[in-house]
Amino acid sequence: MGGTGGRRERLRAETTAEIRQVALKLMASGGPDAITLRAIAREMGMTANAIYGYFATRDDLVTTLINEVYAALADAVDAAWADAPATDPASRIQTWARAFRGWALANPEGFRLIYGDPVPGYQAPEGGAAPNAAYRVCTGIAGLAAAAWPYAEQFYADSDFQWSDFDGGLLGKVRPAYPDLPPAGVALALRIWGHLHGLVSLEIYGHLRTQTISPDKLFREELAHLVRSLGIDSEGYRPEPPR
Amino acid sequence: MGGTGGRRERLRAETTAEIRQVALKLMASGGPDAITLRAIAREMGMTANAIYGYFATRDDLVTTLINEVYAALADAVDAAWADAPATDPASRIQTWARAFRGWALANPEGFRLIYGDPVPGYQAPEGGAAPNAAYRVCTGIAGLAAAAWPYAEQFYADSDFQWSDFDGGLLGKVRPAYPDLPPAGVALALRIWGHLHGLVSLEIYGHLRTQTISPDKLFREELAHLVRSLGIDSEGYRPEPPR
DNA sequence: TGTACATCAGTGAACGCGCGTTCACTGATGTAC
DNA sequence: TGTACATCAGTGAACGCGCGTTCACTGATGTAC
Repeated sequence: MGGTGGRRERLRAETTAEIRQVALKLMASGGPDAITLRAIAREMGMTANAIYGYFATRDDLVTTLINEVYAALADAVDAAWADAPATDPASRIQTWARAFRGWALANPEGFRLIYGDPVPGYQAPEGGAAPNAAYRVCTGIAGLAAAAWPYAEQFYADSDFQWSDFDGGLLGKVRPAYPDLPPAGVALALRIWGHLHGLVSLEIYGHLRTQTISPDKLFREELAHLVRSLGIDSEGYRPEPPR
Repeated sequence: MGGTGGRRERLRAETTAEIRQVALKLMASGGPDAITLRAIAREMGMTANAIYGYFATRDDLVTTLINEVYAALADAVDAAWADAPATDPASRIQTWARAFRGWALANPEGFRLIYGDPVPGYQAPEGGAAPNAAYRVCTGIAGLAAAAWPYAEQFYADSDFQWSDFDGGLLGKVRPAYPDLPPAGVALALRIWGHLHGLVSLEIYGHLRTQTISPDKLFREELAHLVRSLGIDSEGYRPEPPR
């Protein structure tokens, strides 16, 4: 630690940040395929091999990017979760879902990076590229299901889900956070996720664009019907669950 | 037309078919990225440039493949449509949806080719790569919505969809086939599509695998709830729509 | 039936491209005495 | 304050790779008389 107070380390951190930032910009304009060491270096005015001073390999860089992007998504939906009143499950679901779609529309290439085809030749590290952010998003969705569960439970009388159906995945993580959510509630969480993911990914990949000019209206309608099908009034929510 | 009865043309057709077949095999084992002229030629024991005798360019070949794969999907769901009794909308929806998922699971790379990121550098022709098959699948989904509409209509009282929301897309194609389906019914069709696409694409891209070991059960549950939310009994259907 | 010509599928070599990665190096920045 | 040394970010050239595409060609297959 010299008199300049770790100047080298600061420069190093700045360059690392710039590499990540340039990579994200390239991805935003050219898709995940555009993330190449050479393109990043070209954009930064340096040589490609200089990047090896900051990332051991291209896949390392991509893993870092996925983490960063996924964390941004998690931040966005977590903020929406906090924004909606805890006592109003319909509002929670709709706010969260709109934040999810909003983030995806604002970061379509990020959405592709997380949920679509990986970058050609990319090999994710074991445990997944972004286990932390994935856990946060999963927990968020489980929270939506937990909020809706008191209302929706009545429709799940003949559901035959067991905890064993979720072995190894969400199970161990979600049970402590939402102890009152039964297996059928976890299934509900996955169903909600499917509804959101379906419309959003159709829209991101351009399949909705050829069908309707009002994807926003369609999404709002979907949410209204989703909430209704969970036994929650879409207008005013019911302050007390039935029975 | 010589004495051998167009032998050259037959050979030509056979080689063309073999190229397509080998390309599909490569895609099935290595993903859409694996479709390269050189890889196909290698597999066939010929040189890469020989393929130019059959396809003007790589994108031409990819377009042909997308058409073929999409047509196979359309065949699968059309067959399911014909298999279910026309008088039972719940069965129609569930049979169709299971065929959709079944085809996707049997042809995951095909699903990616149609609905996911395009092959790197691929430029689709204007009008889309497979307008015909896309139209058939769209019509199928519209048919599901039309079958459910008499039951579901009651939930769409305050829906504000207009025909103008669907300008340029499904609109012109679907109206003649299902004259009784209003704009809100088309919105329902897109919502149904979203439900199916969401769970199936999560599964195909491996995001469901880390959550549940019973995606099949989850999909069946989703269908049961979908059908219920449309006002159709999931056990026995109602032979007459309400009111 | 036999010969001269046209067709055309496929070859082999080459082009230019961008990629990830390695290697020996230079030269500025920081550190120790 | 000045000098000798260590650190280390970045360079420049090169590697081998696979890709789409072009070009002049060969040689077998079919056709016309």
